[in-house]
Amino acid sequence: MDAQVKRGLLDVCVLAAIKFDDSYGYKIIKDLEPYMKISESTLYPILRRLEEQGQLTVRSEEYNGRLRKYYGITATGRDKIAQFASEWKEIMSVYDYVTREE
Amino acid sequence: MDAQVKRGLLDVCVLAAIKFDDSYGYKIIKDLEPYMKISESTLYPILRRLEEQGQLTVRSEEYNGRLRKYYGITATGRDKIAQFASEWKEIMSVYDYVTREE
DNA sequence: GGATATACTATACGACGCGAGGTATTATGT
DNA sequence: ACATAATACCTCGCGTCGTATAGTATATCC
Repeated sequence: MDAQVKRGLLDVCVLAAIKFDDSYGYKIIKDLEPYMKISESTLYPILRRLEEQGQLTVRSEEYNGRLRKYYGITATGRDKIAQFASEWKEIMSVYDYVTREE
Repeated sequence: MDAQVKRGLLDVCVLAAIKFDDSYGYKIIKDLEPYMKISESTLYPILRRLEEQGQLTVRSEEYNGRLRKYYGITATGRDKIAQFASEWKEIMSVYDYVTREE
């Protein structure tokens, strides 16, 4: 996928990955793989930013002797998803414009 | 529209604005307005970049005593549009993933 | 004659993706 | 037993790019 387009979808994809169940970095990367390849150095800064913005919450939990950070979506995060969905009409109209045949 | 999403659509919108007829900066901004508001300070650097990348060509022409730069799409530019169109399925699958109901 | 539209340019800032590199434990294969 | 891969997190630095701000200059409208 085009790098710039991808950029526009990254945040909302991460939110979508935790919208039903809390999840953690490594799992998010694997879950998103079919839709969008995202590297660790891309994801972790995004998670931190989304937390700062109040779109998700973090809790640390030990799993099998290893530390895991579980991320859960907040109401603000859900709003972002809803906002993205409501913007879709605009995005579609751009698509139609770009692919139009005179 | 979300700033990041917009970012992903900017290049291809500009190409789309000149895909049938050559155009110039000011007109491109007005033509794109219904789909996407783009400022001068955003557009002109994009035009220069797209030229460097061989996606469009420029010629200067005098119009009414004022200099105008007309931009025309190249085969490479058309390829970019085609590429965007062919990526659309992936983008749609992201949309479906983000808006899915369990 | 003053405001608005037209038309292009340069500078500087900040946001952000991501490659490269680091640490550490557990599971798997031979 | 030992190497390799998988799991799980983190940081630093680079380059790209949108955009606010400001500047230049002519034409048109009231």
